[in-house]
Amino acid sequence: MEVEGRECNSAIQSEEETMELRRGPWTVEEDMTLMNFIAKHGEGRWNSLARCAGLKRTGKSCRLRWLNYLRPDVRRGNITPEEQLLILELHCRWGNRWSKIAQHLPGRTDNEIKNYWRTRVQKHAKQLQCDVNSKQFKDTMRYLWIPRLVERIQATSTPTATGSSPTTSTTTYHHHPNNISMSSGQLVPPPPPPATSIGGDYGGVQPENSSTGASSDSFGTQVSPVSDLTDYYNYPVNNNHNQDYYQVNQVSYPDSLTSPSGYFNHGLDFQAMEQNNNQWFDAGGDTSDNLWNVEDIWFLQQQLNNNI
DNA sequence: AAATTGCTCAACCGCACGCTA
DNA sequence: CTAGCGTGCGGTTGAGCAATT
Repeated sequence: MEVEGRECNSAIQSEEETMELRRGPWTVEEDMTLMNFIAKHGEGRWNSLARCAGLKRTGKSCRLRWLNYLRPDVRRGNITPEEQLLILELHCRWGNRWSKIAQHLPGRTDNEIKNYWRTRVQKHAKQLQCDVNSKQFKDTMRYLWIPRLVERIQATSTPTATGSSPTTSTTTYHHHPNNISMSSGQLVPPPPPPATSIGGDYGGVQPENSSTGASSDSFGTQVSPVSDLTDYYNYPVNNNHNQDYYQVNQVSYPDSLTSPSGYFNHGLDFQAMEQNNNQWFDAGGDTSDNLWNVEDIWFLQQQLNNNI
């Protein structure tokens, strides 16, 4: 990537070197400045980019803002069951390699995945009274949550939706401030922010499927409640069921892995957990309209097996 | 209605690595 | 060889909001 006019003149540089750097939330003006500059000159060389754009920010901060928020292909909205499945599976393989995991979730940032993991998955590990990196928890994911996710995905997939793939599915990209029109190379500022947006800035992105009861933040980032991990506590703890499931669906996991039998003998009260997490159980029928079909899942599985 | 608690996520920080002069 | 710089990554923090008391 090339940044035109990479270096500013020395007068401007020396002036900006004395400027105090801004920190904290980005303003609309800063976002527009950064987006317009990148639209004209491209991204990269973030330190000089920050200087030349006149931003009182570090290059790091500019890069982060662009990659995690302003980039046009940043995907916002539901963490779909498919994405949750991918996150679980890839984390089983790679651990906290968030950027590597994010590479397999188009439009998702490592930061978003990391936050998802910390806020959702780790919380349930805590509820299970085990470490998130423990074999117990990992096996619970493999044998309970992942199968359940796949089952849900299959149950909600539409038979007519053939031929799509994770990268070509009818994924919806929720709008955010960078979803702007370009005319003659100039970026047009986004619509005025809703009054309820965070910090007085913009960001009040409305989820497209807000009628599903999914929880969402003011930026529109959501986790499909029906497919969140807590839901799996509702799943009958039945080893045979899970084993049968794997046989039927030919999902292969190492034979050496033990069954989940005995994993729930630590005083875990599923009913209590349901009550504690009924924000997810209450959401009944959300089956995001962008689910992959069964073939997609198999394509996904094969991709994982082939590429990893 | 007010106070408290918990949750989410954007942003920051420190470190490591690669490249170049 | 090495110092300096740019970049990327994973961990952490704290503001804002929602839910609960």
